[in-house]
Amino acid sequence: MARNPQTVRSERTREALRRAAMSRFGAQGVEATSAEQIAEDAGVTLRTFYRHFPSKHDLLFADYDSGLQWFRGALAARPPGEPIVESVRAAIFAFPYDVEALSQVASFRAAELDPERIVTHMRRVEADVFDAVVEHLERRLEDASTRRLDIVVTARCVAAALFGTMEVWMQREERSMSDLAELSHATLSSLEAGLDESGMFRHY
Amino acid sequence: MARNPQTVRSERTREALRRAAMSRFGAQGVEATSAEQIAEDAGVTLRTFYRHFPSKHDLLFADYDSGLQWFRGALAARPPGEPIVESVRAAIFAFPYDVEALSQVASFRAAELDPERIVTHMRRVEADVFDAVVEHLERRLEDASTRRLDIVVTARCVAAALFGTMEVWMQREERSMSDLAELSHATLSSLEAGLDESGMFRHY
DNA sequence: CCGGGTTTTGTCAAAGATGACATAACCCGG
DNA sequence: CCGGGTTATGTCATCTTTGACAAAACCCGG
Repeated sequence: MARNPQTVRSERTREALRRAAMSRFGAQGVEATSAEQIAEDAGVTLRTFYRHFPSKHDLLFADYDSGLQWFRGALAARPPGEPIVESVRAAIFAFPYDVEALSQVASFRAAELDPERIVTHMRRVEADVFDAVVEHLERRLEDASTRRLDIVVTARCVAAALFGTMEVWMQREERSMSDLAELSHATLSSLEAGLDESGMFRHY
Repeated sequence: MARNPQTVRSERTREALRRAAMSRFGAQGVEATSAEQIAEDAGVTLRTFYRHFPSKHDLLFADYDSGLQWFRGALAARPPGEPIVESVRAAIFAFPYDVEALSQVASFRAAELDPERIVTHMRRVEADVFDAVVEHLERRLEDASTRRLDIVVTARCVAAALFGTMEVWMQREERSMSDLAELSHATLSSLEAGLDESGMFRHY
């Protein structure tokens, strides 16, 4: 009845697929690479490819997901009783952005992916972020069950502030990390003031 | 150089496809109906089907899109100078919810669609909503270009409040429209108070 | 080392979705 | 009513995804 050993073998083929994909993507481009080629390079069947990745394009978003894990961890590490906006701010600012910036998949995304695919995924990430915040608040608050609405709306507003800021920053000509940090800081401060005064969301 | 006459013919096949699809969906279920069957019933090729609908499942979300159009119109009809939250509240509360509730596609969605598909689409709708609010604010405000960040974050928070409320409401056992209205009203009021005091978003 | 239960892959078949190019249907001024 | 430009479809070929079921690889107690 052994559960979820995630037998090394699986992780190996997974990695093989990743490597094969990146190699092909770099050599001939994403769209010009077929899922079958990737599978063959990795020495497995096409069907196995789809067992490891829901779609060919998902190979280009794995880093977002790991970033999300990171965020959850950073949030959980914040001291109890800290205002939620402050926790989020701290978690976000400690994030190792450089990793993302240097990521090879990032360039593939920007270069070839249909923009719609990217924004769709961004929306999913944003949803995951506010889900993480919701979980965090539910874990921290005593009366969480009776304040579900407050919690959900607050979490969504936090994510809205972060991703809205990012959206605006992305549309700029010049995009420096320090600018993004500054904008985020300002937006979060405004949000904090708003939450304090809204009545509904006080006392976090 | 006639542009986009949307020649009646196109609208006819589109309608034929819609009818054929609904008929099949009702008779044998959504997943058990192939795109080819729909196309044949409508007397067109499979390829033509995909020219009218990006995917088979998109047939089940057309009503959301029309609701969005309605929202845009309702927003645009609000008097100039009205605070944004008030405009949104009025637009939302004037919405003819019954139409949606009685929609045939709504039952198909609930009955057969993979939940993930639904939430993904919900996210898109939410994004469209705050895009609508952004456009509205940009049209109404004099200094819109210099306040892009305020506008985007505000719009996202508005959408966050509405959809967050809906999320919580959906998870309830008993779901009455009057409850939803009451919750939405309360949430929007809190948001309004928050926006007023946030400093960044004052004076809308 | 064996045998059974679990996990991972392979096989087969079919549906979903798209790009490229050819045709047919339509629309309009002349 | 004609001819050319535009729009909507049809054809063909290929790729992407997924369900169902079989075979192989692995893991563990005995």
